[in-house]
Amino acid sequence: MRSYGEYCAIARSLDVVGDRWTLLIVRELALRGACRYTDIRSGLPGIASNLLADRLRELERAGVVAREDAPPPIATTLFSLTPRGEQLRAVLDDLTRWGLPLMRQPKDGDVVQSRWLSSALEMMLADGAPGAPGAPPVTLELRTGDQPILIEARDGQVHTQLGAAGSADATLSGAPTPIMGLLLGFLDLAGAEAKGVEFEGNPAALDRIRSAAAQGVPAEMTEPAVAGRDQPQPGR
Amino acid sequence: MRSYGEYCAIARSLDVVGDRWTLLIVRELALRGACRYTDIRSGLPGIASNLLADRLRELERAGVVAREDAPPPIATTLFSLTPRGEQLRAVLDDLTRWGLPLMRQPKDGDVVQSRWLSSALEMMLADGAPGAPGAPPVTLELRTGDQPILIEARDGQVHTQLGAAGSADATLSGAPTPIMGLLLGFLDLAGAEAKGVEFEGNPAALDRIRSAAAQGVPAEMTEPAVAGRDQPQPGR
DNA sequence: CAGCATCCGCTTTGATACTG
DNA sequence: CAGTATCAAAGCGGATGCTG
Repeated sequence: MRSYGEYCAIARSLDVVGDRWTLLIVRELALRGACRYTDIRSGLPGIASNLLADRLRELERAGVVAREDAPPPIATTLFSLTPRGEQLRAVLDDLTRWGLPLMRQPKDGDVVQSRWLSSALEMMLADGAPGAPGAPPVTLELRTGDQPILIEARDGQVHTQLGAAGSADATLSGAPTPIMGLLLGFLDLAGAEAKGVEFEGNPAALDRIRSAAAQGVPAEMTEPAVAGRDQPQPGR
Repeated sequence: MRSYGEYCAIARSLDVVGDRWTLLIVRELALRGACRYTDIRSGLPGIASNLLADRLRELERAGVVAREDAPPPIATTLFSLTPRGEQLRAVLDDLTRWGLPLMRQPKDGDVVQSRWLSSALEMMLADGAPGAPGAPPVTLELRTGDQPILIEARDGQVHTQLGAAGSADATLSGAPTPIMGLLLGFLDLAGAEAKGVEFEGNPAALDRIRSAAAQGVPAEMTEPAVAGRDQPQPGR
């Protein structure tokens, strides 16, 4: 990217990470940890291969990304975030929070990867208190996206991870938008079911998780701010 | 900008504010409050006029920027951030923090506007405790950039604003880089003076401000992380 | 003057194919 | 697997002109 040519902290940050795709590359490394070129690429549908190579070089030069050859048995290169790159998590977290309301409406053709959803949910739920401190742990499994997501409330904390539970207390299956709408507080269970979501298991488990989520999303985000916000829009 | 086509909070945020210039337009509105097209433009040296018009329209459509005709005596349009736009301050603040270490080296040809420096200093200094709670107020004036900056430590808080003091306890004049280096902790007074900074007034006043700054900038930022970091680099 | 719109040359991106 | 090579299309920067 061409420099903005300003002696300003924001402009200089954007000189480094303001290019198209750059912050999403950092997102992939932040979500996956050290990984291969091909792994990063699979998390960025649509990126041109040469562009990914360019960006990785630029990020390496800027001290954001480190490249190392994996130890002998493996013949591949591993990319990871440097400490300086890790500090960008704060920016990614703010963008996640700001972008949550934008997840209300489905956009036709959008790719869904469960790790993106899991990460956003982790951020929303981390601060919420899911019921009384001594309450028994509950698990909620989401079947949407490319792999299942497991949400667990335990010891006054809620955490989210990829992968199926042996047996969850409750399960939600269906399209990503109504499931996220249900967890983000934009929809109630009846509304989600009307949009094709199937719920099985203990309703109390869902309520525990939803009550934690209610604290993570500001009230203003649950109300429409722009006319026509919930109308589906064509992708691309 | 072309959509990333991902159902991900970060990607959807970047679909709105990830275009070139967009976050800097938000920065200008955040720093200035409601202002005219021409004012925004003067804070974005190098932007093409049609591009600014395009971006403002897109931001308006996205609910980030509001446009209104000023009341009768004035014949102009005022642009401002909506509440949704104000929520981007968190992102701008994190980018400021992340970009502070990038302000160590001067870049030839960079434009300097004092409001950018003032905003970055405000952020760094806001959390620092400048001396004992009951200590008398001190003021430090910076003469650099396009207008003077006044830093005031009072009642255990430090605040920064544009404009000259009637009489400051101390004054720093010179190039922006060594002055910022001095306040950010990359340089001591002797080092700054070696780079042409002139200091007048009470050294204790400078120390009060610097001690507050020391708490705002992580220690790792004051050490070089990349070889050759302090070498000046050509602009553009 | 404020707030754009148009035109044009250049750079960046996207899509696809190919290589060590 | 980790890139390069190629080329058309889109986006950008700079200049200029237009309208109230």
